[in-house]
Amino acid sequence: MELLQILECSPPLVRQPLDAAQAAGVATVFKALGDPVRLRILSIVASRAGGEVCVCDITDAFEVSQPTISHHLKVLKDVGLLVSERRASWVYYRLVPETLGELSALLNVPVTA
Amino acid sequence: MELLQILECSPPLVRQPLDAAQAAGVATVFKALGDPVRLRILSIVASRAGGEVCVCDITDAFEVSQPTISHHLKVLKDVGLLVSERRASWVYYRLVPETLGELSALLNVPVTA
DNA sequence: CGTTGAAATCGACGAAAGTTTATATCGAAA
DNA sequence: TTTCGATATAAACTTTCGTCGATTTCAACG
Repeated sequence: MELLQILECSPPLVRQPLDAAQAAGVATVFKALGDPVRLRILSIVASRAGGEVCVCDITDAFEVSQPTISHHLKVLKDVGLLVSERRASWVYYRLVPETLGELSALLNVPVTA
Repeated sequence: MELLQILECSPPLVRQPLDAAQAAGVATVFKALGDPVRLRILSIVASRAGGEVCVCDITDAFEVSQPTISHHLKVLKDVGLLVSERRASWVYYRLVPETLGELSALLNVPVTA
């Protein structure tokens, strides 16, 4: 199942109710955002100027173990929020802005008319 | 801790990394969105024309038990996404658009410059 | 009053999630 | 090929979460 496609097909919450299938897909993505460590990782990657962050830099920014960081990165990658690329011994992660944008659109509330 | 205030003080993810306290607060709200039943409940309330939905109508829309729906409503209420009001024997829930809007802003990605 | 219906709370149980330690993989370098 | 540093995977443990049945609260009504 392609989560980004599910997001693209899901109308804003204020427009019409989600069906069960849409809700299941969208919930998977929000669940990935429902952890403080993952949120911080995502914000580090998303706000990085160059667009790329080395795993080693992320690991250094937290007090949890390296496997824990690796696990959280996998979760964020599995839901389509991040992608990774290996170069030499290092792995770099960068944001998938489309996924984040779809999420934002899903939650968007029109200005009070 | 007032979650809406935390949301108001948290910059968009693409702007700057969240600190630990902000991440903890924001994660609580996203965690509430990370369940299919809660997402559907929220979308039902958010998209309702009159702005209000009776608990009885929500319960009828799902196949889970009444206590389960009540539990999910409490979660959504605790994070500031919904508010409730009792009238006679019935309880009505409605959306807090500010909270949803802050979440949307948090995830917003500027158009690719 | 006592009853009835709607909604919330409680207690318990199984499943899922976050973390750690230990181990494996992978690429570079000696 | 052996070693070393970086990252991922595996196994195990603990806590959290979603769900249910049973009970309670609350308001309206006989």
